[in-house]
Amino acid sequence: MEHHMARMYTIGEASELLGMPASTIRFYEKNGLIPNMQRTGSGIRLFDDEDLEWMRFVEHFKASGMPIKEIRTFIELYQQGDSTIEERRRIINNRRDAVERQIAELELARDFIKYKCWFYDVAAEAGTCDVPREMPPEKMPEEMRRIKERCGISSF
Amino acid sequence: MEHHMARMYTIGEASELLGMPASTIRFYEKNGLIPNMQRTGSGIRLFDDEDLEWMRFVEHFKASGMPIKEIRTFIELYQQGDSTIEERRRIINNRRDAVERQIAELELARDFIKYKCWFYDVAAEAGTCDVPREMPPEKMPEEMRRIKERCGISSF
DNA sequence: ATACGACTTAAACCATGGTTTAAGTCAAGA
DNA sequence: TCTTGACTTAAACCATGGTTTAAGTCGTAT
Repeated sequence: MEHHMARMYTIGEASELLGMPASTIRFYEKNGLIPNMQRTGSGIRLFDDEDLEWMRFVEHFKASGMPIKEIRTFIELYQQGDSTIEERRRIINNRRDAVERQIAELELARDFIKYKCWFYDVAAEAGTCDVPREMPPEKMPEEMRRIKERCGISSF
Repeated sequence: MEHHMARMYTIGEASELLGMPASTIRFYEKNGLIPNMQRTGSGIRLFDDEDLEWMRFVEHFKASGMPIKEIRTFIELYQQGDSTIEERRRIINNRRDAVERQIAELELARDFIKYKCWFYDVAAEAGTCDVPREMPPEKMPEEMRRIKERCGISSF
């Protein structure tokens, strides 16, 4: 059975593996997003596989729109152990709600944009915006009628 | 038949009607998001209903994550008339793709967060994170197993 | 007449999330 | 030994999207 030596990585290697500039990694560490970072005697950061896993984990939080301060708070609570479970749970539940609001808002915006896509497809075909602009609802595709109604799209 | 006088609004009234600080409205105008703004002789902005409609329209673009510069570009093209239809169509199609990527990314993040919600529900119940952390996949809810697999969630 | 509140401007300020720069240290190879 | 490249730091810089401030102008009500 092969024994994987616990390799350590410099910031350049970590940057490569994570697909993220080294400056960003330094910025994250400075802001408390990478706890317990090891260093060589001369001060060079050493990342192990666990650090890389940790950073991928942080990336998930970032993808959810969580601000850096809140991620740091969460990490600090995590380091304090099981006594902070309830507080971490609140943070995560709030984040879930925030993400769901964001998604709902983006879905509305997507519909608006889809209407505009249709509008410009028709306009490009006709050579003028007057054609889609003045099209009576009953000649529009069902979906566009629905969106126009819901988003209160005016004549622009 | 009642004849609606074409009322004009001050920035304070527009702010109230749009639910947006007056400073933001000034900022938008300065950045070319509100074309052809009327003024009184003494320089006070006058908004008509069409301006308000226009601003609601701009809000839809903003909700889609479109940067202010790109909205301004779009508006400038709009003002040039039908000769810019193709260019506007490209902008809108790019925006649709961008919004769809954003939604997909957020949906992934939402799944990660949902997993964490479940994790902390179990941890809170048990009083320790060890319970969800060491739970074998076959004891997890089907959805959580799937998410953990897909998001490559480690032991944190 | 004058005080008040709402408006005007340019410019400074702020928060977020990084990126870039300048100056220096270190280890390894020629 | 000397050069080279990768690393270090603090601090400055940048972009985005506004908000706040300071100083001043209007129109109206008392």
